[in-house]
Amino acid sequence: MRRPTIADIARQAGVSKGAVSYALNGQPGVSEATRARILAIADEIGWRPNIAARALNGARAHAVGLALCRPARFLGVEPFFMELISGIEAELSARSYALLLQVVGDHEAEMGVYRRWWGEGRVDGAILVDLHLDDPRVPQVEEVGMPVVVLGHPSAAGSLVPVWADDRAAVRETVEYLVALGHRRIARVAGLPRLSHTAIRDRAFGDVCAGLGLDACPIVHTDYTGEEGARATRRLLSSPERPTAIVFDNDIMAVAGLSVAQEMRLDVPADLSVVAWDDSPLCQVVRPPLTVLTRDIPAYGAHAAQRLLALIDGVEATPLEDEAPRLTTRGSTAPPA
Amino acid sequence: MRRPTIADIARQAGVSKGAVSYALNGQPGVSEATRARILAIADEIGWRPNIAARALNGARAHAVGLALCRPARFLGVEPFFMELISGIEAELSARSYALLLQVVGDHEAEMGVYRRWWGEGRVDGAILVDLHLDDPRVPQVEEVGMPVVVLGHPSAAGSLVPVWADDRAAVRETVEYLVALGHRRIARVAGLPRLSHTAIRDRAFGDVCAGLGLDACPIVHTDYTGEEGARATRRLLSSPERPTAIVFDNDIMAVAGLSVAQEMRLDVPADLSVVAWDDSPLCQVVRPPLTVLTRDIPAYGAHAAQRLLALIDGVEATPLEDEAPRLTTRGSTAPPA
DNA sequence: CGCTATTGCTGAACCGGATAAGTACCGAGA
DNA sequence: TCTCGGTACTTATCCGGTTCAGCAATAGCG
Repeated sequence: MRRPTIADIARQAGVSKGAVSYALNGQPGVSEATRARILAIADEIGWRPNIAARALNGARAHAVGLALCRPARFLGVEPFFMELISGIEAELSARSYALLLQVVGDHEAEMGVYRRWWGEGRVDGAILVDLHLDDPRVPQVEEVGMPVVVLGHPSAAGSLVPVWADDRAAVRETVEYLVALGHRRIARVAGLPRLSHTAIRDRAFGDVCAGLGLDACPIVHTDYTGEEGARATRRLLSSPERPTAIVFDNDIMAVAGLSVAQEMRLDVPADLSVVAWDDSPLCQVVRPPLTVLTRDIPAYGAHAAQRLLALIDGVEATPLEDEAPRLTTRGSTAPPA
Repeated sequence: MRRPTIADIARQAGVSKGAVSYALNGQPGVSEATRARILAIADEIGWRPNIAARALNGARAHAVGLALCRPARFLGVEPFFMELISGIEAELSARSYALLLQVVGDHEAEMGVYRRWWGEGRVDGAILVDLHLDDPRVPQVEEVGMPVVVLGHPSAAGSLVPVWADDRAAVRETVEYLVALGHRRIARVAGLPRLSHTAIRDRAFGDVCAGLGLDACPIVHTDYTGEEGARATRRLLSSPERPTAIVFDNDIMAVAGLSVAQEMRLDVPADLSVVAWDDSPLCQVVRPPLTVLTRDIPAYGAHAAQRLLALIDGVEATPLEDEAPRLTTRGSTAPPA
């Protein structure tokens, strides 16, 4: 049982292939009566356009690519990517665009995937995530000439269209809130130092702490895993100038940090306040529930997808500054004892 | 700057399109000298085969589809899908297959996506997940005639190729272990009752408990969220015949249950033992770390992808029983006080 | 009534590769 | 010397759509 083609429809309707094509695409050139007849036949025999044939005529591939450059074991750690993907998806599927996904080992492999996808006509564009400092991918995709939206700050996006959130503002809100509660020794357990958003948050953290005249505001870098989050927390809490509040760069490290504090017989929030970057169900089920920096991640993904589709349509896509993360206070923050 | 085609190569090499095609595909019909010259030119101008043109000649689409039918808010909850996808990916990318992903709202939409993908020649096959009892998708994809591998028990897979794990054995191992520790009142906080694997685990749980002559072994169904896990735990722990051990169907509910127990001033594991289905970093960062049923989820996905590729290649793909989940004991299980 | 527009359709070329069929050439064997 | 067989190509066709040029029939208009 071969797939029906427009030739089959043409034969049944007693018209030419051209007429069928016009009818199916809502183009002028056929009478309403003929159009209706053709549509009825197409529907009856279950015709679907063959995208390969369409793509051959220079039409779009109707797919966009996303290559994730993270080891498999880190991918499951944060809900971030699944939420991001579901947001991207929502926007794409509304326009019948598909999402091509590939998990790669390093940036070189990632560029190889983009080049292949683009060269083979598989995708119309791509979304770049996890921007690094001086990211080699930026000039490389610029050279490839593929429409690309970057999730990250404009300063690192080169000529590509950036979609970002004001992490500086979020850091400021958090630190000012903790200071208002009475904290003077605040620490930050950050993610990978080579990621551009880590650098931005680090810098903002230092600036805000200095601006408020705080004493020592240490930053410890990790790989986002619970183990490293726990180790960093243990180190901070063992130091002579023990911080009274710690801001973690993700949820899993915050939970790990919480466990470490409790192990060390420190009460959260009396002895230690804990803030996590990015809310997740996890933050709400632990005791005490965590004060978090909330972002609407699916919306973030949707905005990126929307910008990318505009770019593909040839519309001049403008950079988009998304909403800054908002501080949602729960039981893990309080004035220091 | 147009994408180079074989016509460009032919012109530069001074041969016909046909000769170029033979050379690039390793077919006989060109001299080694000419082949080398053609390959050099192709490489130099950065030629890539246009998949659309290839697909038009009846070749494969070199992509497989995965439609996830879960609300966006549940997708991020469990690391399961990201791990599964990375496993599928590993197998696919080794064969240069792409993964088409779409998040859908319900089974009807999911079938629509499969029909469209298949009808448009976008994919060569698909993987079906989250099998329901009497799943309507099974007969429907059978009718579509697309190669499909099902992640789930053969009893629910119809004529489709199943890849599954022996959940019954895992349930038995868990319950027998808890009984060996001295537990007599064991409860199960299960997931969605309409999922086929939930039914299988429920049944196994009931059978094993009955076989060991245990008293009351209640099962509470939830939607996998932390909130419902917490509520279920609260209900179980408030009952007169309070269980001394609870087996949760995922990690987030187990953590929520742990918090509830601690809120109710019950010591884990002295007053309550907790077991989670599926390990994740989360299970290791909470205090006490959770005893879990571990599966190699990436491997599970890889096996499914491998079976699907075989099916696409026209090889008779056989059902695959993957390794049963193994019990990994940590601090959350102990003899009842 | 004759002229031009418009409508509604046909036929053919085209996109970029794969491939079957055809051809020119060369060397070997009868 | 003629034929046979293989090599190394070329030419033409096909896949399933889109699109353009062309054409007949009809409508509009002075």
